[in-house]
Amino acid sequence: MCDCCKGHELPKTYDHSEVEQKWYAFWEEHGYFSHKNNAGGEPFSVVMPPPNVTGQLHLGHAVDNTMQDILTRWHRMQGHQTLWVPGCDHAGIATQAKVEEHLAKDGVSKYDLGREAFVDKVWEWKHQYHDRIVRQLKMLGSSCDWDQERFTLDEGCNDAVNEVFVRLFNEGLIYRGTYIINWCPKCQTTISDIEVEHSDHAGHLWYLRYPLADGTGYVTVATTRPETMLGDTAVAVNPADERFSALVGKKIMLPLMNREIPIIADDYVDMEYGTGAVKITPAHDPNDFEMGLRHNLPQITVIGKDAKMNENAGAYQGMDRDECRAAVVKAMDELGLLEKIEDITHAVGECYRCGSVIEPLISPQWFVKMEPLAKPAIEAVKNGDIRFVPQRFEKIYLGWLENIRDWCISRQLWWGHRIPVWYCGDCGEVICQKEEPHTCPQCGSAKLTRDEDVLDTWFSSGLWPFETLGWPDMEEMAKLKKFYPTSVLVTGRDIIFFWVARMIFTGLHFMEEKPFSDVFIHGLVLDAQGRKMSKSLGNGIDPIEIIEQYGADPLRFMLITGNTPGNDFRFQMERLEASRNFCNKIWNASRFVLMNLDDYQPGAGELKYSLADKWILSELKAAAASISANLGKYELGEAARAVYDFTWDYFCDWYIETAKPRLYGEDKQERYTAQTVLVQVLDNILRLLHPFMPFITEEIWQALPHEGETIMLAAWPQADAMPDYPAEAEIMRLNMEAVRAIRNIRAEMSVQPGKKVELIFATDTAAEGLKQGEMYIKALAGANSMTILPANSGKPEQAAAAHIRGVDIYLPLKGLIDLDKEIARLDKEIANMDKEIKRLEGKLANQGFLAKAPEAVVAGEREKLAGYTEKRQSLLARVDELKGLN
RNA sequence: GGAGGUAUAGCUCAGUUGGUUAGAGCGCUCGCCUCACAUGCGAGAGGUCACAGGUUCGAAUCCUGUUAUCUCCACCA
Repeated sequence: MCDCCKGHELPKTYDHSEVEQKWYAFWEEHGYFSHKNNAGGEPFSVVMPPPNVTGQLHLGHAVDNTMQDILTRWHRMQGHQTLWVPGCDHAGIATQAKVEEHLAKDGVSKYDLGREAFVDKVWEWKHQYHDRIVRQLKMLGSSCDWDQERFTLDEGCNDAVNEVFVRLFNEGLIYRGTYIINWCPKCQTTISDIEVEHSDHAGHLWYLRYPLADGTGYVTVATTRPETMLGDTAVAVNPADERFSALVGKKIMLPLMNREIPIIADDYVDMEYGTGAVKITPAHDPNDFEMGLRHNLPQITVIGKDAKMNENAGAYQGMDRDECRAAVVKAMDELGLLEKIEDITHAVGECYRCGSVIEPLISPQWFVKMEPLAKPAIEAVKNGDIRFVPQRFEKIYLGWLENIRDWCISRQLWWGHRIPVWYCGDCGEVICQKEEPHTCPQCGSAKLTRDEDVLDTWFSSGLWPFETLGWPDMEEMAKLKKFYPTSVLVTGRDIIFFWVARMIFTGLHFMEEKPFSDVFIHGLVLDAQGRKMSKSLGNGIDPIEIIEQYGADPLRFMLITGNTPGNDFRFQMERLEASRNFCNKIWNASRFVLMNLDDYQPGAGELKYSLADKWILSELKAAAASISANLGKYELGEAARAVYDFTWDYFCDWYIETAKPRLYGEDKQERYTAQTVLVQVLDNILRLLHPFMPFITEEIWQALPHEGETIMLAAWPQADAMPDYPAEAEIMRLNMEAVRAIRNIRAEMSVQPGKKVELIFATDTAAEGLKQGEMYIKALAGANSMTILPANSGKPEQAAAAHIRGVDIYLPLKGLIDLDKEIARLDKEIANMDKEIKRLEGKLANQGFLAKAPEAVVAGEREKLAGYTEKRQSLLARVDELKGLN
């Protein structure tokens, strides 16, 4: 090999850890990840779903980032100007909770530190975890543009958040109001509706008797939360319910509290459920809250933010809500007002973070008015401007947005974007602006205090596609213009509501343009038993350990094969091993190629393509076309499988074997041609595989003779530009069939693997083709001679037979043939043919089929029938001959 | 209470607009350390495509229902 080619022999074993580190560093040093490469190319941009900065990468991230990396690398190789923006999310509640937990170990609370010092602590924490996440992303091979890395709480994002908040405020789309919200007593903050998780719990339905104030009887109400009766301000019945029609308008004397409350009528009440009469607690139930507004009922808060009964709870003040429940039931029972207790299961709302039971509370909070924002977000998906892959997720998305309620965005936390609102201590003016005001614009007072709350984390991550591209900084407009809207968003289906929907409506509102064209949704990674991976089950798998043991390439390959977009899939070590074995296969095939290039000089000779060359080049073209087409459809698994099959089955199992006799033969031109095709096909395999397995492909590619610094920027194989030779490929396939048939006979007749045999073919139609393939048939089927006779002329006696398209194959086995065994073998094959022939004859006798099926299909079936019939006759004739000998 | 996913070989899963003798990996059987690879090579066995109807010349594929299983959504106290 010439000096210009850096070719060298590869070590016997592939050391992934050394190779991976080496090439990642190489790529980074040379700036290959930068969006400045391929300048002028069609833009392709992706923003990384920012991992929570307090966490570490789990397999979900690994899938997500592998998919993004595959798409990014694929586009980069196509000459597109790619930008993949990495970043982390500050993850308000999660991070704050972690740091609080950490501090608690030393007996320190956030209040001991104070807001500023506490936030400093969280930043320290953030840096530590951030570095770990970046390291993990790099280990995975992520080719993101690290110079563009962002953090949802960095200055730029803060600027974007303030800009958005102020604009929405001025547009009347953000408002502050006192409504019933979801309160987490443990996290001590509000959470939004989607952060409440509902799960079924065994509970009770208590039937409580509420005496009428006039002493004429009582109304029985059923409740799952007796403790809230202390805050009841009405009993409601359905207006159509005749059982209660006489009672509407009367008063109840609320037991334990001795307050009079009205009996009201409201359509909301379900006559079928419970007793048909419902106690109404506007301050502690969202439905009751609504009803309270409709009927002007007082709101009596009896449970505080600590989930304990407050001063309005009378004798129960200070009790925990559960404790109070027991006490109330007991007291009612003692008063003879407990009618019965029913066991039920019902959904209980819990905090997604800590699992505490959510307490609905009335509290002043900030909200985003959703209806005007949701409308265009719905429209953009309905009209196909934004496309979900797989499409079924569109329904989920639309269903949510169509029933959306206003979004509570204020959080009683310290870690996050502080709400840009100040209150005037003198005149009460509410000042919302990006810069801190010094005096009240209304009264000039300097007594201004800033709102204590921070924003929901998703408020900032919802701006991710444009804030990371520089918005609203005017100096970044060129980049924004080039890469917005981004090309595709890759994410798990679990955050369609939390994140995807919000990016869409903020993008449409502020950029007046969708944030991305495609939303590529993937499923969850489950454990080998099909369970969700979770901390509590302890069944989580650390991708880093996998990478250390097997390498990033096998992990990546395993994560995207063997499943369909959007479906969950199981993590199985067997599949990981299969991927690892594939790496090994490529490694060794490459070693084989390289160790046969000692005298090879690219372009230095005349090519003389043989059958096998033309066949593999034709198959390469087909594989390249299939891989590109599948990548274009986000069928990553199918694309990867196509590379795998082509590489293993066609290239390794067949082509390399056909190359051997030519590499080791006398003919210099044949050797040179085989070398050229081996190198060429391997080079294409590496490029086709590179998006999936970036490391091993770079390692091998660097050892091959070619131009270019890195496979990352090598041209993606374009099927359109590749040659194919359908006729020769077909002849090669016939030869391959012959080889398989002979190998089958050898195995079934227990011919020693090393033993060379003589072959006799009888054919009129395929003689030329077999002659062309003689070298391969001999080498691959273990033959030392091949005789081609006219059809029906052979009939050697001591021989095993087979038949393939127009060819009788005989394998003379003097003394080795057990006639009965051979007849039985042939009979089995004949029976097989009989079955198929019968099926096809039936089909072709069907007038409907002949009349309505496309001609090509009918012709195809006829051809098949002819083939089977011919084979059957040939084998039958052979059986007759053998029987005659018997 | 709604909505959706899944059901194909012993296991885990592919099968892209209806037409292939229904495929892969692992496992299993038989034979091989054949000078790239035993993380391998060659040859096999193994499936009434959950069940019942329907549409069609033709269904694993489309429609309806049933069953099983997973998931999401939901203000029935």
